[in-house]
Amino acid sequence: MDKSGHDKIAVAVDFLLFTIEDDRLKILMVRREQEPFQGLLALPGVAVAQEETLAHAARRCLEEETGITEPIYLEQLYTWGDDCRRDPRGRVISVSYMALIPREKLTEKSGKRVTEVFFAEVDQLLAPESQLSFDHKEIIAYGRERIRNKTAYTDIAFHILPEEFTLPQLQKVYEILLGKELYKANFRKSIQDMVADTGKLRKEGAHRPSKVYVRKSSLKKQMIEREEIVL
Amino acid sequence: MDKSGHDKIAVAVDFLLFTIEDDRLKILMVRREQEPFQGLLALPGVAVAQEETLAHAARRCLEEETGITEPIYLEQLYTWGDDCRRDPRGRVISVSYMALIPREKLTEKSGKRVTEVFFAEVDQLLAPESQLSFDHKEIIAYGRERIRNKTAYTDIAFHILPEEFTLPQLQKVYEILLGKELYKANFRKSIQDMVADTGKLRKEGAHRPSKVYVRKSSLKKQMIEREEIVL
DNA sequence: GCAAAAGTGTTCTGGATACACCCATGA
DNA sequence: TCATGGGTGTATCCAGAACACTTTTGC
Repeated sequence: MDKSGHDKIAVAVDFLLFTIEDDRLKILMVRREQEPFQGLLALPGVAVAQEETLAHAARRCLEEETGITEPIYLEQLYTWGDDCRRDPRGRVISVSYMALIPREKLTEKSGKRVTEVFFAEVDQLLAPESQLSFDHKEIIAYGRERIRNKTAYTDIAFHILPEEFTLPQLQKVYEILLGKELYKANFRKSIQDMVADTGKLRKEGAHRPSKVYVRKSSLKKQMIEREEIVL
Repeated sequence: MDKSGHDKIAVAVDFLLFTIEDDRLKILMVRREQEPFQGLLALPGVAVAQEETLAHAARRCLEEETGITEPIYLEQLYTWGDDCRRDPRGRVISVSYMALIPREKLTEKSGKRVTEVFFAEVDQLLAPESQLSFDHKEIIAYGRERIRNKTAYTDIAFHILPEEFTLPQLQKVYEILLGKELYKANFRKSIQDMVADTGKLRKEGAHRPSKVYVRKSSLKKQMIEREEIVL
């Protein structure tokens, strides 16, 4: 203990960056280059610096790994510190943050990092036979659960799509996030207040073209969880 | 930074112990004896020790302040660390935990603590003119919001009542937690699957006695938030 | 014309809301 | 017998589920 009466503990931020690719829910992972868990997959993370807010640490982690600097939807998930042995090097508690981005936002990696970083399929990571570092499997499962819950109440699904999208696209996103199929007519009624027709059309194959929509900004759905848009 | 590559930061747990007394939502508060914020009200809290889980620190805080040792419903709320200046003595991040207990559980304070600790009315604490320590006002507001949300989805309201209760009592609890009045007939329908009639009656005044109920254990409502029952 | 997927209107239904009423007690 | 609060049934309304159908394209 120091004079302030506190033990000092290492604080880390783990980042869950979700996206959809090939109609699958994916999450950004890194391959660990050092012990412990060398060679295994892990969530990207950084140590929180002395003079840095938690959200800023999360933001910095995102930039280091992906080069993304623009504003992004960011939400604190949970703080994990129950297993004092999670990091053999010493006591670490980790605050997990979650974000959703459209796959296109991450093209060429302009991150400073040399480490291997890529999107991995969430279902595969959560399979019983997969082995991840630390308690990251549990954290990912918790993040996916949060997404499922919030997709039903809020508009988080839109964060995973580009500005313009079609309703079949939007429905697919909802289905992937919720993990179940939806009825087209009912789905459209449920989201009709959240979208605005742009008048454009988009041709996709040997069938009727779909209308192109944008998200209406006038949503007042109240969030259950605290959330932050880091600018 | 030490050799593990982490800055060390002081980690604290703040405890939000809610109860209902005199038909008001109250929360356990302490009066600070030292700077900063000497003399002002604050949430009870402890520093997290090196070899201690977060939930254990919360549990220890509860015991030190109230003497309560039995299992209790405990839920992690949020981790606050955005304002690096919240504690002038240095960087502190605080993990907040929330619990609900029946007022009767806390009779004579058998806690080790000499400090003044008591239940304060939440509405008063949140009033614009009230001044609290650190960012505790925001934390309390967040905790109350969480209670409001979870009361609608889950069975947390029951944690605030003793084993046996009447339906008018239960309804009052819901009304206080939700912050609005409910229609008797509809309320009863909404909770009928969660309670079981004991056959007992309870006389309360110059009117028909009310039936005494207990909570049915067979609830399978899924929780949205992570929660823990600490044993 | 036909397959394929986009797009839309109508019915059904279960849960929440609103309303109306009866019951048991003390004074 | 009356005031008070406990207790219960029925009608109404609305959102979501289910169903049925039309439209537009490429081949």
